[in-house]
Amino acid sequence: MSKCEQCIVREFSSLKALNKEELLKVASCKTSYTIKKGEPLFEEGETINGVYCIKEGFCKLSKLSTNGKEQIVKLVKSGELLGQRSMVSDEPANLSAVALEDMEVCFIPKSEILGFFNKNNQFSLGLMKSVCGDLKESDLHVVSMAQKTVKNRLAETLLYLQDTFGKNADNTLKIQLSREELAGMIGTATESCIRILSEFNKSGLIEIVGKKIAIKDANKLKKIAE
Amino acid sequence: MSKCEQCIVREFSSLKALNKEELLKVASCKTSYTIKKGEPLFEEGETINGVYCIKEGFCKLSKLSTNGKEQIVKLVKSGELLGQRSMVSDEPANLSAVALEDMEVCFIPKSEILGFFNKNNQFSLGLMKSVCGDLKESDLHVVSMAQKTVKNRLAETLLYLQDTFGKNADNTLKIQLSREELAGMIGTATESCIRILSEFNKSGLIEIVGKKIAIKDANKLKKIAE
DNA sequence: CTTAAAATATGATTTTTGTCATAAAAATGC
DNA sequence: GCATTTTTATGACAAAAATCATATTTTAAG
Repeated sequence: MSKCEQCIVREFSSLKALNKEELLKVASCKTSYTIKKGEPLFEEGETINGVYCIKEGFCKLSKLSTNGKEQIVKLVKSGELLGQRSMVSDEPANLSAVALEDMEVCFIPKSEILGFFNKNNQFSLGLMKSVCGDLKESDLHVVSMAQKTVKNRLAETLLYLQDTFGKNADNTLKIQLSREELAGMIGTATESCIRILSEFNKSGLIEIVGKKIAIKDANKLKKIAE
Repeated sequence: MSKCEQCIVREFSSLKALNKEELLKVASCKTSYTIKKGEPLFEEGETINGVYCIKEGFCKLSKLSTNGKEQIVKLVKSGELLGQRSMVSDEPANLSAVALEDMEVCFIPKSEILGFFNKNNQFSLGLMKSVCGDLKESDLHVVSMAQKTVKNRLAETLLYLQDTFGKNADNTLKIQLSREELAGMIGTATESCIRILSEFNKSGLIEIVGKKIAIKDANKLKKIAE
C-alpha cells in the first residue's frame, strides 16, 4: 500500500482538496493495477462503482457507434480521474476506456468518494468543476464535429495532441496513435485520415517518420484548423 | 415577488432539494424577467453570475462556429436551469441562449446558489447529477455528429423534438423551429435539411403542413436514425 | 391591399468524403 | 529468417453533402 500524498493524481485532480487524514483513508482503501497497452480499464455498459486515478500512461475513452465504428470521445492522461460521471449519475459507463500505453492506475471505491463529497466542500466543488470543464470541452467538440471539415479537424487534433501530450526529442508527437485511432478521434474513415496526412506531409506542414508524426508548421496548421 | 414553492422549476431541477426556508431565501433574492421570442437571455462570452430558472417557454443554446454558421448545441425547456456550468467553472458563458418562444425566467444570483451548494448536500449532489447528465448527452452528441449521416441525424432530431417537446392536437410538433434552426441542430446546410425533409415528406415518414411538421411513421424514422 | 423582404423549396453543379480494390511496408509469430 | 498478418498508403469510383442559382411561398411593412 503506497502513499497517496506525493501522487501526481493528487496534484492535478480534485483530490488535491483532500487533507492528510482523508488521503490516508484513500490510501488504505484503494487498489492498484497495472494495465497493459490495448487492455480495457472498463467497457461501455459496465458498472464501475468508483473512480480510477491515472498514475501513469494514457488511455482513450471511446464509444462504438451504431455503424460499427469506434468514436474516440476523449483522451485521458496521468494525473486525471476517470469514471466520475458514471459514479455521480449512478449509471453504467457510457464509454469504454482502453490503455494506449502501459498504465498504472488506482481504484477508489464510490463510497469513499461520496463520503468526501458530502463532508469536504472544496472537494465537491473541485469535482464539480472538473465535470463542468469536461462538459464545456464536449460542447465545443460537438460544434467542431458538426461545422468543420475533416481537414480542419485533423489539423486541430494534431495540434491538440502536441499541446496536451508533448513531443519527443526528435519533435515527433509523444502520443502515438494508429491511423485508425486518429481517424476515430476526428470522426472519419481511416483512408481519408491517411490521405490528408500524406497531403499535410507533402505540403510540409508535418513530417511522417514511419508511424510517427512531427509537426513542422504549427501556424499553418492552426489556420487550417480555423 | 412570487413564491418559489409551487414553481415548475422547483419540481424538475436540482432546486427540488431545497427546503422551505431555503426557498424563501431564493424567492427574496430572485429577479423575474420576460424574454420575447428571438431575444437572448445571454450571449456567448458574457459573464452571467448566476443561474436562470425557466418557468415558461423554450430556448436554444448555440455557438457561432468559425465558419459563421450557428450550431445549436442543446434546447432547454421549462423546469430546467440554465448557466450552471458557467457559474461553477467561474467562466463567461460558452454558449448563447436565445428564446424560441416568449419566456418567463427567474434569475438567482451565484452567491445564493453557491451557499446552498456548500450547505445542502442533496442540492449539491443534484446539481452535480444534472451537469453529469448534460455531459453524457453531449458525449453522445459528439458520436452522433461524427458517425451519422445528415439523414440519420435529421430523423433522430425529429424524434427527439417530438419526445421532448410533445405534439399539438393535429399531431404537429409543438416546438417550431425554422428550417435554418433545424439545420443548425443537425449541423448541416439549410438546403440539405430542407431537401431531406421533402424526401421524408414524399415517402410518408412525415407530413409538412406549412412550416409545421408532423411525424407520420415514427418506427421507420427510428430505423433511419439507427 | 400591395410591395418588399424573408423563408422555403428545388435544380444543377462542385466539393468533400466514404468505399472498395490493391499494393507496399511494417510488425508478428514461428 | 521467412511467412503471415496487420497497418499504412494510394488510386478509382460512388455517395453524401455543400454551394450557387433561382423560383415559389410566406411573412412583414407601409
